[in-house]
Amino acid sequence: MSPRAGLTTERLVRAGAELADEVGFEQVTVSALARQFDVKVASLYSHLKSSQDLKTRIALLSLEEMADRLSTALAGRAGKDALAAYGHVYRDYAREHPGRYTAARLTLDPETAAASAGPRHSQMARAILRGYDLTEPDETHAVRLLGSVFHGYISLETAGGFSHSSPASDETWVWIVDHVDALLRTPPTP
Amino acid sequence: MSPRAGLTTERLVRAGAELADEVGFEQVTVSALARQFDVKVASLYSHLKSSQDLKTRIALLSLEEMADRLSTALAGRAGKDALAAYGHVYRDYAREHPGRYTAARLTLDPETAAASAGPRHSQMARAILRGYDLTEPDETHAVRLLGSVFHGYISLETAGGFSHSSPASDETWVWIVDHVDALLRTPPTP
DNA sequence: GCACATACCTAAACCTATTAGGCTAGTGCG
DNA sequence: CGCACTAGCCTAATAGGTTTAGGTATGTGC
Repeated sequence: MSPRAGLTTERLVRAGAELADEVGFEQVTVSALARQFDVKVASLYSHLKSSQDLKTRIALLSLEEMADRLSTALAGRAGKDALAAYGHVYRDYAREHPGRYTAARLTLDPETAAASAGPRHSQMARAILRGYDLTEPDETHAVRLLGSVFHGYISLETAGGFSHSSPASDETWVWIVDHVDALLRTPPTP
Repeated sequence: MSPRAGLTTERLVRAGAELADEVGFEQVTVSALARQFDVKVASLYSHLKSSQDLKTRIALLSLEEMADRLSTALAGRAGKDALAAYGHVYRDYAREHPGRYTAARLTLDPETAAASAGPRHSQMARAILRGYDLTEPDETHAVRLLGSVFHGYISLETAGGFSHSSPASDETWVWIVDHVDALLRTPPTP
């Protein structure tokens, strides 16, 4: 029984992220985390400001991880290839880490959001769109479209919305990427 | 002090929905509801099975309300006009009733989902798409696309994702409806 | 005007969150 | 080496939320 369990904010947040993936982000609780480390709940409050703080940190971690994957996946790709890779990163991440993915959709206060990896996400979306011939404000509209379709699709798919009907979800995904690619090549609004 | 407060499941669910819109769906709690009716918490358990039950019922109510609005809005419309109306109903409902809209996105167990107004939503999406020349499986893909874009957009917008940059969110909305309409007119995949 | 079902209550057990203050094990300095 | 100090974890306590069991009283219907 070592009286020092070696808690750090870092380790707590990582454990919280894993817990989120296992039992769902909603079930991530300071108490559950304390149980995992075999430590009393109050002990976590030296490392975390609050339950909300824990959740926010998990969100930030997830955003970082996704941004890192995005930047790897996008290296050397352009056009439709890049578009597909971009969407694939999100979908894959959500499958592998459903709890983290949910966490990443937390609404952060403006300062926190600005300091997060969120802006990197949009930057990368913009980078992809540079492969299409869009001029402002179309490019911004398109960034928002990508966010909407991909996040919307993944959240419906995760909720099981497409699981009990044919065609398979994978086919719809490909269909959507194809058509969004085509959409981005249509001439700007008249 | 009438010893009978006149509680019914119906009234509790409606009050819960209003509470959700005021303070957020996450904050809807059996206790808060009891407070509103000036009644002890345990009293609600004759009318509600559990906290989860309350939330599910709010979700079902919201799905019904949206489906009703959809069917009104779609009457007499077709093509792009119908498409725009369809999206508008969701966006408007989410603005007016943010708590209910969030509730509606709860994942329901399969039987509950099947008995909900959810299927009416998809039926109406299909009805709109009949105005475009799609053949299966494209129509199903398109139903899923509509769900993804609209729900995705609304959830990003609600989270404040578009509020601090130009162009205004409204413009993007119009742009997206335009382009999705165009997308649905492009010839099927080869 | 009585019997009964119903609607609401009290009481209690159990969870989570959060704060205040205590004990002790390592750290660093003389 | 040993002392003082600062972390790091603990106990204790408060405040809410959920849920169940069992009581009391109210209004309905015979």
